[in-house]
Amino acid sequence: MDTAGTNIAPAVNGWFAAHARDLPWRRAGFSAWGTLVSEFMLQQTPVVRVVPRLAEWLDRWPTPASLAAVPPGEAVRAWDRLGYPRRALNLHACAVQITQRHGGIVPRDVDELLALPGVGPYTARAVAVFAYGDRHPVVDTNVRRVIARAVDGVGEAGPTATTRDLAAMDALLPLDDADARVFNAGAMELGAVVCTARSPRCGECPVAAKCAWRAAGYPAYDGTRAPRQKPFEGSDRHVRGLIMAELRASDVPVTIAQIDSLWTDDVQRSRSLAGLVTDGLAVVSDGGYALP
DNA sequence: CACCCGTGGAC
DNA sequence: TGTCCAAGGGT
Repeated sequence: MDTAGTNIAPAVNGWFAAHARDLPWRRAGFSAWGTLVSEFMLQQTPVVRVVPRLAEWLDRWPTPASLAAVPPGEAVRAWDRLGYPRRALNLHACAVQITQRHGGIVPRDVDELLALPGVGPYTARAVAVFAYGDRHPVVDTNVRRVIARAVDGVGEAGPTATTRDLAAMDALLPLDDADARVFNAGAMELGAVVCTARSPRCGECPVAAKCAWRAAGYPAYDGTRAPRQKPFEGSDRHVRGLIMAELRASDVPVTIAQIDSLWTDDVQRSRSLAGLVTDGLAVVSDGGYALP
């Protein structure tokens, strides 16, 4: 009999073949550019909010060159309320680099992908695997949780440790490229819809019989946790969000008076606005502020 | 490694 | 009702 948590790929892949959600980026013929765009949008934004925005985006900018041809502010505006607008800026910068340095083709090599702005360990491998079919471990928050539970026998994954996380997934990865690709997608899907952070649906889990956490009786997690998220209300992120919403909504430069009306605390408002300028999300224009 | 970066929905 | 969570990445 197998050790708990080992060789879970066949069960995961079998389950995925029967239960995978019908998502746009899983359509046959979905482009590498579409994959890159979708992965950017999925960085900390739920699938249900990404799907409609992704369709609009790819309809408007079906290639890197088409996005590279417009000002970055257009990308930020189209990003709308997906959150973390610097992702839109980075995606536009990706489009420029891909157009100028890669002949308009999204790179396939992981190191070349990692060199693109806003592309980290997850996104680089997700593109190489899902768009090009190469064999790499793809580790996101879902995969980390599945491995923590099924393999390590603990309820939560704890803080990210990229090198260790990649090695852990690599150890589970089937040797065949196509099987590895399915397993990457399947482990992610399993974490997203069955092995969820709260109230996991173990009765529907294809790995339940091999799950080390289940076998141990679901012990409460006592390890180190990821740092708590600070309250959003009244935070700089809140103020930045208010300012960005104002910039997105306006076709002309937003006046200082308009920005001043958004938040009463002068120090925090000024700090937030300066941060947006530093980040390239806002530029001075005709004495006011506008998208870049 | 700790902290920062938006936004909205679920419990 | 406040906390947690979401296909992360940059500094």
